[in-house]
Amino acid sequence: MPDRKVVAKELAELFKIVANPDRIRIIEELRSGEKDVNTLVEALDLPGPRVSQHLSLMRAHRIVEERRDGRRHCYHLTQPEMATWIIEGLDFVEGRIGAVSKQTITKARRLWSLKRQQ
Amino acid sequence: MPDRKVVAKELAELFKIVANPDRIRIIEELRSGEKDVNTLVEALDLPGPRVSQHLSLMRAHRIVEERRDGRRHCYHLTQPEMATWIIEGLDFVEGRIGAVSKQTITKARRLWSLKRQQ
DNA sequence: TGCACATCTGCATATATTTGAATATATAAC
DNA sequence: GTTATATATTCAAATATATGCAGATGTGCA
Repeated sequence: MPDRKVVAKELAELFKIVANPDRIRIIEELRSGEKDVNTLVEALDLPGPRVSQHLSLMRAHRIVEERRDGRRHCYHLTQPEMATWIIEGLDFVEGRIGAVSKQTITKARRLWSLKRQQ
Repeated sequence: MPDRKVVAKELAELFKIVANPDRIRIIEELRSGEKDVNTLVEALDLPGPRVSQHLSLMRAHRIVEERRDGRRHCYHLTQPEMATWIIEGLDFVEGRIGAVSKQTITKARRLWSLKRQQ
C-alpha cells in the first residue's frame, strides 16, 4: 500500500480517537498536568465508568499514560503538545453550519489557554 | 451549557468529519488547489459515488466549496491552511500502537509537503 | 471483612461507511 | 429538437463501528 494511503489511515484513526466531546474535554483537563480519575469525573461532571472507558481507549492508543498511586489512578498526556494542536482546530470551527458564535469560541479558547500556563 | 462544553462538541464534530482516510486524502489532494471530481477519483483510485458523498459531506460542513464549470464540478478547500493543520497531526501518530514506521510517516509528510509548493 | 476507587463486560441504541442502482445536468451528435 | 454521452449526485439497503448504560468485577487500604 502506498505511503500516503497508509498514513492517511493512521491519521484518520488519530482523528477518530479525538472526535468525541468527552475525550476532548479530558485532554484539555490534562493539559495542566496529571489528574486522577475522580478529579476528572468531578471537573467534567460525567459518570465515572464513562470517563474510565474514554481513558482506557486513549491509554490503548498511547494518547495518555497511567500512573498508580495507591488506589488512585493518575493520568497524563503522553504528548502534552497534543492539547495545543487540538485547540488550533478551532480555527476551522468558525463558519461551520450550526456553529457556535465567534465569541463563545474565543471565550473557550481563552479559558483553555489560561490552563496551559498554570 | 458552559462554553467549554459547547466548544468541545463543535470541535468533536470537526474531528469526526476529518476522521476518515478518504476524506483526508481528498483534502490533501485539494491542498495544491482546485480539482474536479473525476480528477480526484482517478488520483485516489476510489469509486465515483464514494468521492461524491465525501465531498457532499464536507461541502455541507463548509470544509470545501464547489464551483461548476460546464459539466465539471470543481472543488477547493474553504480554508487551505486546514491541510497543514491535519498534517501536523502526524506528530501524534508516531508511537501509537500498530502505527506505521517513522520512515513511512516522514516519506508521506514529504510527499504532501511538496504538493503545497506546487 | 468492608469500603473506596476504578475498570470491565455485555447489551441496546445510534451513527457511519460502502455499494449499486436510479437520477439529474450539461454538452455533443445527429 | 431529440437522442446519446459524460459527469456527478442522490437514494436505499447492508454492514460495520461507536456510544452509553447498568451491573459485575478487580484492587488497595483500614
